[in-house]
Order: sequence, then C-alpha cells, then structure tokens
Amino acid sequence: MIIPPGFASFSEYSDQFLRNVAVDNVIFGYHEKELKVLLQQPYTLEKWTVTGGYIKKTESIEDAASRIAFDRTGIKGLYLKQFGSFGNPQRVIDDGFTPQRIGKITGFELPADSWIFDYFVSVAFYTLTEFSKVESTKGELEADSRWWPVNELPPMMFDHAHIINEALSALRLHIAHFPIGYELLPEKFTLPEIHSLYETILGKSLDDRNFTKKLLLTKIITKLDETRKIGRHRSPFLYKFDKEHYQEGLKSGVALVF
Amino acid sequence: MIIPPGFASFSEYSDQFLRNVAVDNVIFGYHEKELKVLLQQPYTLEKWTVTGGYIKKTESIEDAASRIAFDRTGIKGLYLKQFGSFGNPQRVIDDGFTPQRIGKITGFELPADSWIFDYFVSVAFYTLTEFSKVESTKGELEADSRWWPVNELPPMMFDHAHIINEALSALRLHIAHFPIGYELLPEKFTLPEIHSLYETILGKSLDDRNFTKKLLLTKIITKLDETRKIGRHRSPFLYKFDKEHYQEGLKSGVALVF
DNA sequence: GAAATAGTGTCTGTTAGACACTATTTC
DNA sequence: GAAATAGTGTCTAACAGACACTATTTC
Repeated sequence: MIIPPGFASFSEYSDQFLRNVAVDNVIFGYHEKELKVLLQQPYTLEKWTVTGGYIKKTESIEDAASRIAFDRTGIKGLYLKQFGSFGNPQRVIDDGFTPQRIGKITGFELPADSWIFDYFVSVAFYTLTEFSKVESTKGELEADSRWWPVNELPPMMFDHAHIINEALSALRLHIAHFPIGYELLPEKFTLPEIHSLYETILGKSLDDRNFTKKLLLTKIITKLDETRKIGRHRSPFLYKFDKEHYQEGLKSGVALVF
Repeated sequence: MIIPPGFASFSEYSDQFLRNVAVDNVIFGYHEKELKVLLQQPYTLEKWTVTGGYIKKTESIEDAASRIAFDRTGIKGLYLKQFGSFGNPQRVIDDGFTPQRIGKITGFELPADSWIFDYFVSVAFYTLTEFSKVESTKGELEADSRWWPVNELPPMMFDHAHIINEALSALRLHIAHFPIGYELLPEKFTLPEIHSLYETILGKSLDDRNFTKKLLLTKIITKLDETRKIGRHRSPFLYKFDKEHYQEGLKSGVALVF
C-alpha cells in the first residue's frame, strides 16, 4: 500500500507485484510476561492493521513475508510460520478505505477500479520475538506503528482482528508440535525464563515442578554449569536446548502438551 | 484453465477471476482399505494435476474450493480443510505448459505474457470421501480424470506431488484434532468400518481392542441396537457418533492419537 | 463343524497432575 | 534472619500398549 520514493506512478510501482494476493504477518512480541502484537496505522486512518504487504513477482510468499517482517522489525531471519489464508469478497470492505481518501493521502490519482481496492487473498504468517530486540519502524505513509497487548486491541481494519485470533490459536496449537521455544529464546536461558514464556503464550499458569520435570525427562533441554546473576537472590542455572533430542522428539510425535 | 462455452474470448472469461491466486483441492477417496487421489490430465499434456481452479471475484476461497470440488465429484457440501498456501516464482514452470501449446489446444490466442502464465499463489484444501459416491467428471478440456493410489502417483505437473504429500501429512495430523471421521463416515457405521478407515489414513495397523476401547471410553461413539447383515458370518453392531462428546472432547484438547 | 468375521478383558509400565518444602544469595 | 527467588521429590489415578481367546452367523 506504500508507494516508496523512486517510483513515478502508482502503476509503475504496482506492476512489480502479484495482484489479488498479499501477505500478512502477525508479529507477536514477548516481554516481561506480556504478549503483544505489532500493529500499524496506515494513512492516518483511525483503524489499525497487521503488518502486511504485496508479493513481488520475483519472490516466494515466504520471502515476501520475511522482507516485510524485516522492514518493520529490523530483524533478519525471523521464524515465520504460515497458519492460513483468508479471502472473501467482504473482507476488504471498510469505510475508511476508499479510492478518494487514499488518493488524497498518497497524492496518487487512483482509479476507483484499481486492483488495490479489489478483493484480495491474504496469506497469513505469524512470528514471535523478544520485543526489546525490535526497532519498530513505520512505513513511509503510516501514521504510527506500535505494540498492543493481544487482549486490548484497538479498532482493526478489515478482518485483521479475526486474523490475530487465528494466529494466536495456531501459535498455541503449534507450541506443542514445533520448535517455537527454540526459535525464540536466546541460546542460554534459565528455567524461570522458559517457564514464563510458556505461561505467557498459553495464557495459563503451569506447575513449575511438572513443567521442569517434563522438559528434563524428554531431554529437550540440558542443564549447563553456569548461573546467571540477576538480583539479590539465588542465581538460576542456565540451560540450553538439546537440538537433536528436541527435533527428533517433535518429529516422532512427542508433543509438549501442558 | 478451462474456457467453458458461452464466453467469446479468453479475456471475457478471465476477467471474472482473481489474478495470481487459485485454489487446489486434494480430493482423497477412501474405498476398501485404499487411499486414492482424484487427478486430472489437462489439455492432453502428459502430466497430471490436482483438482484446481480460479477464484471468482464474487466468491470466497472456501466457496471456490466447494464449487470446484462439486464440478469434479458431483458431491455438494464436501468437508474441505485448508492446509496451506504455496507460492514461489518457480512453481508453475513446466515444460509442457507454454502459451503456444495451450493456445493450440484451447483455440484461444493467448499473449505470452497472459497472467495465466504468471506465477500464482495456490491456496490448498484437502477433502476425503467414500469414493464410490463420486461421479468423477472431467472438465471440458481435460483429457482424463481418474483415481490414483497415493503411493503410486503418475508424473505430476508443477509442484503438485509436493502438495499431495503436504495434504497427506495435514490429514494425518488433523485426524487427531478435527472431526474427520464424523464428516466422512455415514451416520451409522460398524466398528470394523471406522477401524479400517483410521488404519487406511494413518497407513498402519491399529490394535482393534485398544482402538475400540478408546473410542468408547471417550464416548465419541455410541453403540446402537441394530446390526448390519453383511455376508455369512456374525453381524456387526452399528454405532453412531455422539456429536456433543466428540466436539467437546476435540475442543478441549482430547486428541485421538493412535 | 468349518469358515468367516465380530467382539471383548487383563495386566503392566508409564505418565499426568496434584501437592509443599528446602536451597541459595544478598542485604 | 528477612527477603526474594530457585529448585526439587512423592504419591496417586489414569492411560497406553501388549496380548489371545470367545461369540455369532451361515453354510
């Protein structure tokens, strides 16, 4: 939706993209036991959107998702997981999103039948990161870009509130089957850290004794001989993932159900 | 890809569809302990394709998938499950699929840069049905349409062999979490029927005692007071799904893992 | 009674889940 | 020794998985 400098016209810009199909990334951020989503407010419209963009004719949908995620977070190689595609004629109908309004804001004269106002299919991905790593940057024509708690979303454009809900369901389902913890945590981490990550994502408290027992029993994590000094109390030991046991276990159907 | 009678030109036909995005349905058929896929051979090309088609500007992706599945199977209301979307610039490159060749076969002059030769994103669904119910019908311009065992596929166009594999993985994962048996079996069925359905889909044998025990213990199925007379031996009792227990159980995370 | 298929009970080892105290560090 | 957080052991009930015989119907 953003027309960067260097392009003379809307069509010169738009010809490089696939039509009627786009990518949306639900970027979850995790910090101090809170789960947030990075949202943008485009064109000074009142409503907010999930991070998204069009797909270049020369790139795969996964590459498009990575590029778009990098543009907003400054992080390369984020773990992106596709969780579904959304498409119906009603999904882009939104009172703030009209050719007149967008034309006025962008300065381009857009024909009312321009394909950017057509119904398009959105291929949706989610990703998860420690949010202090993110340098949130807004696009050229976006009024704002910021983190919102998943439980207190602002008014969302199109069907984006629904997409966020689906992303969260997918994340909670996948955490038992895919190496989400592995992708998210630093190489060395403490038991309290991984424990509260799982509690935050699942939105419920997990018995610490049973949680630890399961991780150690399945050999998914290994205790190191180091501790981390944080605060005036007992220092927690550091752990790391045992990649082989982890991937092997997850492949053969061992599910981390809590 | 099919241009039905009643349309004067390719563009008149093609203008009703979304561009650069399409739907593919992996239609699994189950019969006598065999799992098969319904494939088409379009345009007398040598290779075979999964059932697919374009999305009308007036319909949702789910509606498109249903319409396309109905066109090939004659069955309305098939349970279709989206399992992923596929899109990269390489995916439609195939030596048999050229503007010249397609133009010759269809009788329409297609410009070499026609969008049907562009890279497009495929939203993929699978479905499963008792295959004796299906009246397999081929499209106007398809040479053939037939069932193939999932383990002995013919040469496939584009990335369709990959899509079928992904569909099978998704089916095997989903069978533990979604009401696939419920959608597939007739209202009343026997234990041997549901047993061999699960064995066929999972591709392994399941202990009949443990299998029955689990279904009855979770109250997912209920024994009826009727039997089905089939052959010169003991008649099996009929069972039906207990929809409430089934959906409630599956929602709350009870997985039918075998 | 032979052929064909349906149907079920028991044992064992493992795991999930409930539950509460001790250990370490710093001030 | 108080404050703050880390770390761990035990019991029980439920479940998964291995295993083999009896029941019914028809000819």
